[in-house]
Amino acid sequence: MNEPIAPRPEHQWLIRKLESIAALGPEERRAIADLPLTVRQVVRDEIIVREGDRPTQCCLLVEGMLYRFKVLPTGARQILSFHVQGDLPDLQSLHLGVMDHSLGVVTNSKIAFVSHSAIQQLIRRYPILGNALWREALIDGSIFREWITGIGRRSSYQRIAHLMCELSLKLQAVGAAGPEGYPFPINQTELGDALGLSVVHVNRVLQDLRRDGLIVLKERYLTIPNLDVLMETGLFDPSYLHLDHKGGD
Amino acid sequence: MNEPIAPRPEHQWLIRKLESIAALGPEERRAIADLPLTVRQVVRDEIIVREGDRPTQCCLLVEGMLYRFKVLPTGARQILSFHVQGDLPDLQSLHLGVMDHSLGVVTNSKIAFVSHSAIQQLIRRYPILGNALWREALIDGSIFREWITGIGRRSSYQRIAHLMCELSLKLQAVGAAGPEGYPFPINQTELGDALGLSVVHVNRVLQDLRRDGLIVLKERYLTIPNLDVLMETGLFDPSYLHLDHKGGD
DNA sequence: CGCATCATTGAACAAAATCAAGCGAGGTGG
DNA sequence: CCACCTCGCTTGATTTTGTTCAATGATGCG
Repeated sequence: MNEPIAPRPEHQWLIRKLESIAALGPEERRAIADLPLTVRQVVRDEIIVREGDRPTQCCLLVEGMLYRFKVLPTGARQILSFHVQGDLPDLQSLHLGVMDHSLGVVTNSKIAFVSHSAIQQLIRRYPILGNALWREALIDGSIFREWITGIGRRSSYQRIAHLMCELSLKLQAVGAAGPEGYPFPINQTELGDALGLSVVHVNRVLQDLRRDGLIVLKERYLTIPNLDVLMETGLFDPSYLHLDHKGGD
Repeated sequence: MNEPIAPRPEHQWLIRKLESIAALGPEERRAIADLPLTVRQVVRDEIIVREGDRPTQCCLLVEGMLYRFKVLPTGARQILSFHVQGDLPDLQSLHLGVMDHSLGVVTNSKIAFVSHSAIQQLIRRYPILGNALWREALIDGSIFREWITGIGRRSSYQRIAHLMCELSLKLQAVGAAGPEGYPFPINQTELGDALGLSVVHVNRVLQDLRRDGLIVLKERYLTIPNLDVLMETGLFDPSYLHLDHKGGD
């Protein structure tokens, strides 16, 4: 706890993430940097945690993209969320022993595991971090609410625009992208399963978005000529991401 | 903390609720019973907390039914959840200062307010209760995931059946109803706004469910002739409610 | 009674799913 | 090196699901 050693990139993303939603002091940053992590590489379509599992550790995404999903008895898949650098996609396993959904890989990724006990200890010693993690879990819930609203009441055109805005803001929050665009590894089948649409329909709506000049999607990279316009199109209001902790949110 | 005085009904519901998701000792029950509550009556269509508000207290539902919702710029309303006795529908306000949605009243209800500071104190003194509340918030999130799945991938017929099963199980979990049915104050417009359907369509699907003998819905009371069959119909799997804490969930 | 809310119905229409097929880039094995 | 295969993307035709519009009942209440 003396001279500040630069944290490894794995820890750095977690620090950035928590700083995007709560105010941390040097002590807290230090504590995160000391967190024991086990880094692992995962590949596209791999399933990291399955519905029914009882994890003893949480997963921190360091690089790439993950998604959470459920599969209905009919075989239909519903994607529940996409995750980027700094996210803790199965933080809920800390208090919900049994997984009610699965965690999969969109694109080859680097992840790091933290044991539940290490997190519990962190929370006990640093209440500020405990609160930050509470907050993180609650924002997760807030995003789900927004998705319900999207699937329930937004048009397919708005839905796709909205998702693209969400990912842009999440990446910007941790400094992993600017407003002009970002790598977009999600394929059309996954987009459909996330937004409650068929692949065919996703394909057509994407063409409409391109035709209208709202997006350029080429070679797994999404360029957004004008984010404000895209946000308006998707009826996107960033409040639900609760990034504004300076205002005491 | 000596002779056990019977808690008032307001507290009793909260105790039952938390016992349905976590194991409490006599100390914890006592602590809840001592929680300072302000009881209030609210009427149908009243809005208790609005999007943008910064609550300093949480709401505990004692009797009746509440719902959470968002309104899009287009005017469309999306209902995000329904709440019954013992629920804390705005628990998230504890760590998310600004409300990202509103809280309304389905039917004349009795609610009780607990100040954030009282809850914070409770959490500090009784870590078991802190964990139980964490868990409660995470189950809230789990239910949202299930709703996403429903709106995204279930048919309208399945969706309505699923919602009816969910409410049945939630009521059964706190001992407020049996499997044979329960008061159902939700109107068809609200059902539509919750499930991403139009009123007209809800009406027709309800008729189908009745015709098929799956439900009897009359005079704001829902009778379920066979809950197992209804659950199968709605592709309902109760795991997502995480009621099974005996198994260490 | 008159009014409001909620439930219901019919008809026309729109959104999106489904079915079926083809296309193109990249990877693999012979 | 090329045939072949797979995966993801694209297109057209058709059908289904659900919406919209418009109107009519039913019920309860001051």
